[in-house]
Amino acid sequence: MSSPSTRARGRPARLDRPGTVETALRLLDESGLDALTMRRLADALGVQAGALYRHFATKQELLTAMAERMLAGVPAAAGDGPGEGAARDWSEQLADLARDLRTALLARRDGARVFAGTHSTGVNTLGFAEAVTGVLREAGFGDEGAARALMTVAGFTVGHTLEEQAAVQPGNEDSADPERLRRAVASGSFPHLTASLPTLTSTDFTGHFEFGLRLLVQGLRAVEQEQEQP
Amino acid sequence: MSSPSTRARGRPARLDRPGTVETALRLLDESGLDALTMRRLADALGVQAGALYRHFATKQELLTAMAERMLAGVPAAAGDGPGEGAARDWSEQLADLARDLRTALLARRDGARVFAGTHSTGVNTLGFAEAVTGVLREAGFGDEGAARALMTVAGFTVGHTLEEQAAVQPGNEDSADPERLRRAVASGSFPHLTASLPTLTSTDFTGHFEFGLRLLVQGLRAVEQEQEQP
DNA sequence: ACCTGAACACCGTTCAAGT
DNA sequence: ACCTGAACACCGTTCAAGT
Repeated sequence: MSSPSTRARGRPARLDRPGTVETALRLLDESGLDALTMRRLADALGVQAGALYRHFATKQELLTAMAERMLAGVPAAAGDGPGEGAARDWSEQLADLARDLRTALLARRDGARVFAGTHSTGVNTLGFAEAVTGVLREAGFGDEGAARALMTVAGFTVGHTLEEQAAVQPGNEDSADPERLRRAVASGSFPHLTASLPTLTSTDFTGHFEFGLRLLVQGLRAVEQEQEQP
Repeated sequence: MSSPSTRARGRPARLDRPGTVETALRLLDESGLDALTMRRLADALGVQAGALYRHFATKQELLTAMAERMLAGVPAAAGDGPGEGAARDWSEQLADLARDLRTALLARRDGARVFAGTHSTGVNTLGFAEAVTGVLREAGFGDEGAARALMTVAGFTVGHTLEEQAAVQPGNEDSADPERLRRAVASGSFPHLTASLPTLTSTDFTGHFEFGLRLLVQGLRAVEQEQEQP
């Protein structure tokens, strides 16, 4: 019973999952998602590309682990309780959770694209979902309403951040390009779009996000009574 | 002045943009986005891959043209007026526009993924945006509120349909996989998620979509007075 | 047990040359 | 003017062989 640890006697492994994910996230920040290839990651780790497949079955599995890692600390920040004052309103807690998710995705280059392309079932991701449904169920929403509200809020937040990062990054093959939009709107007959164009091309993404968030929270307030459990 | 048309005397071109986009959309339906390569598309058109670059500068430009084509008819369907009865409420018109967008994206395999990865400024896409902002501005919303509501509704609809198509397609490398989610939730301590799990793993996507849409519409109704122009 | 070396079956894109 | 042929510089993934 000399506790032979999880690694048998022999050369220590040069690769492990946490270290590989950390290096992958660093490469993501440096060069973006399109430049994150298994070969380049292997290079950065001083290893051959094939060696990565001993730790991740596919590139998709690596991306899922990266998405999960990006959410570290998000659920904890929201569960920090009411502090010294009174317990916060459910709508403020919900809005803060959405803000924390957006912040976590914005913290890494192409963070929303990585997250949107995966479906992590790790503790960070499930912890976030647990926190959101918890706030809503404890506020009186039913199981179904809480689940659907989670999906709506998460979908909105990821969708918004996807657009935000696409617009902000200058070299992202896509590029929202406000100039092209302006020319296209001017070249056709779109009176309503013309009037709203300054807002549509504005870079006040926090303002846009808060507007959508308020819509969702106010919408939830409006259906609160129907959702309440007697 | 014998109107020499846009094509000079010579062999007729074998490729043109509309035909190429149509074939690309057929391939998309048959094999999905991951299998839609420039080489396979060229094969289907009986041409070498390099020939495609005389009509589309990049694959991204082709995908943008495909996204634009997918929205054909969507703005027209919404602008069909009140018919014989009274004019419909702005909220019903807005909800119908969002439903039409979802339907158009669902009509093609990976439609939401194609649409989310592009930023078309063609008449179909701008026509849809014009219809949404038009409904809102004529209902009394300001230019800024109408623009932000458009972004929120479009972002929600695309985000929802992205998840819906990822869950529905069985061979899509990603796969939402309800079984894996069930196991992960059961293996940790997530009481609220456990309660909401039946809804989270349900395939009533229309129900989920209508819930989110109602939230947004009710939210807009709640902020209607602040947004109204005096 | 873990990694190397090398291959397999592809990609998007470019460009001289043909017609 | 439009397309072919062929190349360039890559991909993700697999797997026998080494240590």
